[in-house]
Amino acid sequence: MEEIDRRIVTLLARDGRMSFTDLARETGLSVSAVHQRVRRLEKRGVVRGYAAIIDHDAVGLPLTAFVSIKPIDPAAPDDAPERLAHLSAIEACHSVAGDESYILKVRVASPVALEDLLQQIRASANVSTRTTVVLSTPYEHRAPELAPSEEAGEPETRQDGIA
Amino acid sequence: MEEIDRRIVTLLARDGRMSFTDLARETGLSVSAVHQRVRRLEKRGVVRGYAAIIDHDAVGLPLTAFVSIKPIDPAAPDDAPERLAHLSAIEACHSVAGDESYILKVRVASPVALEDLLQQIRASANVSTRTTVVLSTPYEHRAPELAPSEEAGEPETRQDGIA
DNA sequence: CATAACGACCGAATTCCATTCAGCACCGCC
DNA sequence: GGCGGTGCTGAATGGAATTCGGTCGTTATG
Repeated sequence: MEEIDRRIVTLLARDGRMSFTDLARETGLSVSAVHQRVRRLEKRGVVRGYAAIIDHDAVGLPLTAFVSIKPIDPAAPDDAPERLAHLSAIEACHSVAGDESYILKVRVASPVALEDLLQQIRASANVSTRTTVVLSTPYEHRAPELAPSEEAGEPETRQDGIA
Repeated sequence: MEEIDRRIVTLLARDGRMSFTDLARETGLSVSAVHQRVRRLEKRGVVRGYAAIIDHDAVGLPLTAFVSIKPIDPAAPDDAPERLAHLSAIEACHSVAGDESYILKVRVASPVALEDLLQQIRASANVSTRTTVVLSTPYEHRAPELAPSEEAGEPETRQDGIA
């Protein structure tokens, strides 16, 4: 992926509704060329979709928390993500290195709802939980800055010293 | 906020590029009515924006981590979010309850880049860090299910009995 | 009760944008 | 040089976004 595609991705990450006309202006390409590139980025899965960013306070889910989970029976098969997928209060599930096995990001309406959710998590996945409540969120969903790289996942620095 | 608005928000959270025509069909309203509602939701800040969801592996940022930070000098003014805002590798910053004061979500290109970022974080905010590396992400960015409620942050159950 | 004011809706008109298509230029390859 | 592939442009078309005028129902007010 090269420069222009990276630029397109950055712009769309910042404004997912930017028109092809504007993207064309920003990239210096024609409308049909950017259109083609965006479609390709979508097809390749570089752009996985588009979403509205919503204010969770405003929609009745003012309480955010991170829930770290650890299997109670370490020998049992680890299928926690699937077991928890039906809980729509769980916004994200990350498998992590460290003492615990997953970190979940959850959004609920109230402390009581959180308590209830934790019970469901424990029951559904047979895990113990450790919860960190979010007090406020200074920022979130910031778009990354895509620095020069070539294909997928390149080192951004490369020390070579001599040529 | 009532039923139809909640429905609109849910739909847009799932597909930020859904057309007004489709939203109209889904909600049973006319195109101009949904248009009006969406504009109002945007103006009120319920919908804070739109973003493309990108595959970080594909854009050269395959390494995600959670960095918990704790001030080295507890007496110093706590302005870590502003001090860290310039680091574009930081996607989100949450103030949290518990032992540590903030949890950052970061995306970098490589372990070396993570090491470098951690140093910048410590230097910029005068904090100690504890890092949890993400191994994989079963899911992320799931749209919440907006259950009945009226204004912002209502109890999710209400018993009334008679009409 | 009349009526004014407001809010939400609809349908039509207009403008703008997404999408497609036919060409053209630039490779790399045989 | 001919050929196929890739990426671009500009024009054409269809569909969507946005605006506007008008209707209806509700509420406040005299």
